[in-house]
Amino acid sequence: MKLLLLDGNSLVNRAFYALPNLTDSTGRATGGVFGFVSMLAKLIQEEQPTHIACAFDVHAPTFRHKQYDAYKAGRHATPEALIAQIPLLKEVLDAMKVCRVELAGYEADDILGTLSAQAEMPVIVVSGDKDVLQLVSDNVTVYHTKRGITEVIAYTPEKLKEEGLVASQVPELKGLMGDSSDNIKGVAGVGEKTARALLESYFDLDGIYAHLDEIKGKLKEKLTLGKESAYFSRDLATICRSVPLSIAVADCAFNSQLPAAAADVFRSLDFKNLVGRFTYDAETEPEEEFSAELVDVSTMDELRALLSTPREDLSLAYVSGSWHFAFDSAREYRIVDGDLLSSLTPDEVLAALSEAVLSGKSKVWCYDLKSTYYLFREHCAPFSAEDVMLLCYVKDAGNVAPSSADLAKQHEVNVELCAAYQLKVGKETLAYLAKQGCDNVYYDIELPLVPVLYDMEQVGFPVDVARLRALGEGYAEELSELTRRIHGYAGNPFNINSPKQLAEVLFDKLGLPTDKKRSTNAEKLEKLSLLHPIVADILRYRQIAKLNSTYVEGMLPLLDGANKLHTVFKQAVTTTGRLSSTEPNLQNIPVRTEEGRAIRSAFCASEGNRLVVADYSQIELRLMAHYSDDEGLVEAFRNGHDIHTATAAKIYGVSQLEVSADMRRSAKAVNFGIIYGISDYGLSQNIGSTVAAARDFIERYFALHPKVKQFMQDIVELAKKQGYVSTLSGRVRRIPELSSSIYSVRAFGERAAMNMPLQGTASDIIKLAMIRVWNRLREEGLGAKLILQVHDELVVDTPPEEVDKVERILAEEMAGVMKLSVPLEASISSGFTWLEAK
DNA sequence: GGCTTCACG
DNA sequence: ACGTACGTGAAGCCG
Repeated sequence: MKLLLLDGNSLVNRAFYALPNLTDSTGRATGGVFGFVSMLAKLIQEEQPTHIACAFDVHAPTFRHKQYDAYKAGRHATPEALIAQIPLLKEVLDAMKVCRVELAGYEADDILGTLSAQAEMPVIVVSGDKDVLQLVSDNVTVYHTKRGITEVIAYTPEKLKEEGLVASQVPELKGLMGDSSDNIKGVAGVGEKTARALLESYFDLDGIYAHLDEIKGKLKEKLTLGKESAYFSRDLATICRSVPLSIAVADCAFNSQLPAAAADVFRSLDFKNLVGRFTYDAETEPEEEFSAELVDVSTMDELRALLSTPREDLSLAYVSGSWHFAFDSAREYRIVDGDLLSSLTPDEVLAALSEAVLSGKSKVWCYDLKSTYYLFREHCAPFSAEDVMLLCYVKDAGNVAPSSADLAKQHEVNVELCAAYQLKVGKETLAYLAKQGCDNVYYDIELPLVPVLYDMEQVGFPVDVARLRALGEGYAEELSELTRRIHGYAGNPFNINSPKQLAEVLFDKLGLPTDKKRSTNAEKLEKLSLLHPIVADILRYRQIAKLNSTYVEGMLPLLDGANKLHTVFKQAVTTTGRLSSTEPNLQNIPVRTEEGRAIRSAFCASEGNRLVVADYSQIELRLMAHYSDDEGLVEAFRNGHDIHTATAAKIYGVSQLEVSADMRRSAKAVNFGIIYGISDYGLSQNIGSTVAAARDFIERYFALHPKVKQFMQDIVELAKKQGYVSTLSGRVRRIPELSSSIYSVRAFGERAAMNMPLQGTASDIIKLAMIRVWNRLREEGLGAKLILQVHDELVVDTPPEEVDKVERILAEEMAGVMKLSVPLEASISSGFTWLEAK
């Protein structure tokens, strides 16, 4: 027999601060509950209690002394994300059939004190609060949670003795030293050291005040003055051990076989790992594991027979050299590659599979359809299929596995069953999206984009290799000269590419000023450039080294036989809906500096062609105008004004003609800030002003654009209410950070909430435009090929005679994608190289 | 593999 | 008093 007593409020509080960012898939904060239940799982396993009770505070100030209000006021406000977890925890405890005890007017401590006094069996009290140490006795051990929550220190009378106390002295100690976190005053001027010394000599308050004449000087004065407070504080810290409870220890009996419903509650909170740490009533399954029959296919006849039978669904996956397929989630077929017993050759398998896929008899399911096109490359052209990766991405952009094998691993499903599993997940997710009303993002945007991206990747971006090599040779020469000079200044050779070695040279050897972080980034180096000639050379070295390593040396090995680069567009990576580009990244080719732009002269149209480049002008600010309906912003766009100049004119109260370059630059920074979810600090960093000046600037902007301010407040409020934000086409991004108790994390969530509708809608728009442009180019039988997207820009490799037509198509389709309250405009240009066409 | 730096929208 | 602009990928260093 053993009784486990838990202080619900104290423990959930500890757990919450140990895991402040944990949420379930709906964005609900769950760290407090998770920490609590993991700790409980450990205790149940290690201590095997026969009885458990968990006590909660129910404050009722009228029951207490009138100073209670003051006492309560001194506590820190409890974060909402924590408060919301208390009812959640109670739900979990009920599901586990753990006895909950609460009584108005009494704290959890008092309830634990009463039950531990009544118990006629060994008792363990668990709390994060040191007050309960007064309950320690031969029968009662107190577990005090250490950092985190699952680790505890066990206090027995002996352990307490080591700390120089007996249990009854715990409230006496508090009476003397007070407790600022509980707003208990104690005796003014008496701290822990003095208090312990006094208790050592006189045992308790009565003893101290009976021998006050033995105490001299200042301390005697303090004790005399603080006598009333000392006794009051002691009483406040003394746990009541005779609460009139309606239940007895016997009512707290605990069955370690949990009801099966508890597992469902754990799953509903995404506590997957906790499910397996308990045992459940025999009649129900502990965990609904995914399982399916696995069948190896080893002859072509077998394979053909399977594939020729009419089926509704055909789920396909390729895992480490083997093809897997399934017609339903109960059975998985595997074609083992390189199996000596198998007579199958990869080409025959691909031919059979591609025939089945192209027949159109079954709905085909893939995970990453574009990659599947590559697997079939020579065997079949892009085909229609569902893409489970994209379904997952539309459901939750933050949580997408890179492959069906990873999808299976993530859910602790045998990788050999991934085709059957991806079919199950695909069907469920599609149903979920339909129910949520965002299946259009999948059907109208992401899925039709797949063949477009595949085609763009395959066509590739032509490169003038001679030009690129020539640039590289120039860089190499300049780098060796810069290296020679920099080493000369330093007095010895060192690795300039090593920030650590560079910091040693700059700050130790040459004694240049720096701060604790010793950062050597360009922004910091700029500030040092007047102090030593080495700095300018380092800045130049960095710039040229970057151009050379990333854009010359990095690109050359990726060129194909026709001197083209084939990027890979990642469609399920970003949280906002943007694409990303890898191997190589063609979305960050230099443009901002003169030197960098030179790289663009090596990115050219194919032989005889022109590059036609179209980019959306100020698409995100236009979306802000649309979302907020702010008159000033809407008017500026409708009248075709330069938005940064218009903003500057307003903020500075001058006409647009009087706006200087500096004024425009500041206004531009503010406009960017608006898109990013502005902060005074961020703006000050960007324009190099004080935080106060930036704040002033923002205030002036908001005074002129009150509806923009309103929109930003509204979107954050809505996001907090829903746990997510969405774009105009319904794409969703969950932002669990919004319910974080940590200011900086929450503030980040708020900025992300302000940015996502703008950046996300802009990416929806250009994706729709890509689909339309790509289709138009085909329908009109043009030789022009879409080859690149850079977030708000499209690049088309175009035969010279088609340039006019392609320009018209781009302008029409890009502007016509969506009807907003302001026009969507794309500016178009063309040239032989990407540099000329900008 | 994490960190720093720097290229883009 | 907090510690920040939003979204990415690649190269290089270092433990």
